[in-house]
Amino acid sequence: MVKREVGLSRSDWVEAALLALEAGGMRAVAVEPLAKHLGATKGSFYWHFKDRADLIAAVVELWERRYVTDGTARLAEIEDPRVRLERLFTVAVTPGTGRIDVALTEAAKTDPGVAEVVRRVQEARVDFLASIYRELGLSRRHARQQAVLALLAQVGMAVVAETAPALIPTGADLATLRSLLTPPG
Amino acid sequence: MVKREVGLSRSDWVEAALLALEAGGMRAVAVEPLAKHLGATKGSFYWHFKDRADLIAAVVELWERRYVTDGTARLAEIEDPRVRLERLFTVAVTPGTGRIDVALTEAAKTDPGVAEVVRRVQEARVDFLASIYRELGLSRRHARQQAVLALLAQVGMAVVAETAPALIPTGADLATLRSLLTPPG
DNA sequence: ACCTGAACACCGTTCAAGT
DNA sequence: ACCTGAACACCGTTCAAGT
Repeated sequence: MVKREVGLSRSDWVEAALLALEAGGMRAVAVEPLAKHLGATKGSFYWHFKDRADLIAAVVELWERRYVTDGTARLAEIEDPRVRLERLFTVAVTPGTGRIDVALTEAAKTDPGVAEVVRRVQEARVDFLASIYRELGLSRRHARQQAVLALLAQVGMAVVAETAPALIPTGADLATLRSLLTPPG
Repeated sequence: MVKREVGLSRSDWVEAALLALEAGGMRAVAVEPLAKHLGATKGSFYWHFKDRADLIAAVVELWERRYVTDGTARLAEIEDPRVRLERLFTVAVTPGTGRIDVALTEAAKTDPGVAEVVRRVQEARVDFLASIYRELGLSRRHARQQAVLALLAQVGMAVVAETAPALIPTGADLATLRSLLTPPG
């Protein structure tokens, strides 16, 4: 329970919800526990938000802005497409990277708003990957196919890292996996 | 609400729960709605099961036996490893195939019992894939790496099919994806 | 042995009443 | 404008009481 002098803003609730999402998944984004944590009542929550889905929509929006858009912008600054691709793999296999992704994918099944954001992010990732493969000399069509495969592997990696981490390749094996997803040249 | 003459067995509850899981994900495996559907009370449920986690463990076990073990056995009967691999892809891109997989992966995060089954199934799938790649002439090490990539793509496919189905390749594009995961020869 | 019905805890949601 | 407190619904869980 956090002490404070003045009232809570909508943003305070959303930040707390993002922390809860990272730590405990979607089910941790719960009104009563958050209220307790913030030292407020549930009634206060319903002044700032229409309902729990409203909070979830806000937290997903924050996640997209803070983690996806900004993260992609930082990657885009890397000149060499081969280095950019390598960095993407490094990020993808970093433990915990996909935790929010998986939580949101789970929530997307029952929340159309979340589904929309997840879909948009996944398509943006494919576009980003395809542009790298284009720079590496692949045809438009082949670049897109390679990009889809890489996205599928990336999503799979996020999921498998949570359930069977032993399967995620490391060291030399990871290098080989990377080479399977990197065109020769 | 289903009418019946005699009492319900544990198995009746588990079968109903599997249907609910397929239709509505993990959150549909709920005691009160299932009781209502079966025309019983929640108290009756707690005669057959220790708690909801007990039901979930049982439904996961049934899923593993009915869908995974038996499905793999049927695939294993196919002589030509190339055809066997192709059949795996066909199954993987069939809409709905991964719905239970994703639901269980989601549940695995909070239920160690489910996590154990999911881990076991994923490792078995890698072994199965690796044996196919071995038959196709790859080295033990390379076969395993190719198998891991194929599993990641398969898991990714199940997830993406639920959130961004437009990204899942079809027709000629699917054939190309397949070829990316199939060694030449 | 198998089930009912009532009770309680927890969380989402509403709302009249307070400042 | 912003919040409290009490109320209700829904689902998980327990348990004394019924057959």
